[in-house]
Amino acid sequence: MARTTGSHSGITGPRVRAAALRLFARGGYAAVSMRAIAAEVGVQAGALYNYTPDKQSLLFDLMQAHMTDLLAETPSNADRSAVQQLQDFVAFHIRFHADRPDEVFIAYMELRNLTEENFAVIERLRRDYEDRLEAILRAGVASGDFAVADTKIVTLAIIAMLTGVNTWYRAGGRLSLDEVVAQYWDMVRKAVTA
Amino acid sequence: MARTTGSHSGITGPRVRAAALRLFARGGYAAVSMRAIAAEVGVQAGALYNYTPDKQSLLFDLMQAHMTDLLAETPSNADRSAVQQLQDFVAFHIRFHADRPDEVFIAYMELRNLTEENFAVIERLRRDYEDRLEAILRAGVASGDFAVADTKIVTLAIIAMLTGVNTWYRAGGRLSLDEVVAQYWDMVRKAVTA
DNA sequence: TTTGCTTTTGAACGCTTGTTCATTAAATTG
DNA sequence: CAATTTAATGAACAAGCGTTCAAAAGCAAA
Repeated sequence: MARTTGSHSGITGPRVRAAALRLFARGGYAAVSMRAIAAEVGVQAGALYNYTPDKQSLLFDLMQAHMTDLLAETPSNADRSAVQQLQDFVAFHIRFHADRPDEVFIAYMELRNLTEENFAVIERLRRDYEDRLEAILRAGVASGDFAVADTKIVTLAIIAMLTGVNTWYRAGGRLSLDEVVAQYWDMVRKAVTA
Repeated sequence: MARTTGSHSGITGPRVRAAALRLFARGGYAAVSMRAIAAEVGVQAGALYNYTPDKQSLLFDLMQAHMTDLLAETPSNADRSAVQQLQDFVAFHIRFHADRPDEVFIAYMELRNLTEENFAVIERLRRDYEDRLEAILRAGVASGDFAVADTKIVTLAIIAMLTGVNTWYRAGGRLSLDEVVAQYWDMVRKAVTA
């Protein structure tokens, strides 16, 4: 056998990325073999190299796409008050991450499996995202709405807290996403307001 | 050559665990070979098996020791008020974790590389730790000092926030550990008080 | 100094790894 | 229908994996 019936680049390509995403999230980059990814797609290992130059690129592309999406969808409405912008940010972060548990898991766990150059790219995107939140906090401090001693620390603390939702939240669980968002917003609001 | 001069079980054993800890934290369990650990110790791979039955036990023992230490050192002074107990907990968590970055990293990143049975043991210890914090929050709610809608969520949110310190804190950096503790306690206190 | 114990070596085991490539067959184009 | 392009196979590569074990050698006790 060689080429199989129904095979098509436009179909197999996305399936390769989806399989890699799923398996990397479950087993970890280093523990997942190219043959395991190929088996998930229903193809031999050699065929993967029609869609990625190597395993490292597969990981990097997944992470970069995730971070780019994150930044593209981050709300930024300068007309709203700092408090409102912070509320928007909290709601967005929780919802965006809850929708993409595998991508989030990989983005946080597989950083050390990136090459130096690839790591630098992802790290930069991550900092860009943090800067969005810090800008909101700075604005709130300037307007007197927020009372925080160090905006950088509070930025990191809030993001860590919000991202932590992904370790336990499951759709259809005890709490709806609306309730989760409401409770976290309550904590964040109280933690930063004067 | 066979046995080398100066070789001694009481010395090599701890060095094996230290090397495994260091390398697992830097490269990840799956990406670190037994030969790499042996090289770090300055020994051949076969010699490691005098100190661990297999690679999996090496990982599990490190994680179990860490979690056991964590639970043993967690402050629990029922005489103090809920607010004081929470403050003690926040300070303890940040300091304990800041002292052991490698152990913490492994405990959070390598859970999926544990066998099913080993995972269950570690998971139980982790829940025991969370329960310590939740008990404090419950006491504070009962006494009227705290106003939180869901103690479980707040427990997880606080722990995620505090553990996040390890992603950026470095001894000798811009902020002293005292300052870090003070700022996080400020956030936690405001987030939970009525 | 000899004896027995402990520790390490170094080779070997079977298996898996990421990646390449000539070959083959399906899909597409003219 | 024929020619060409695209996509997949399956075998092969060298390298590395965790683990075992007989042999060798330093160490401690007598």
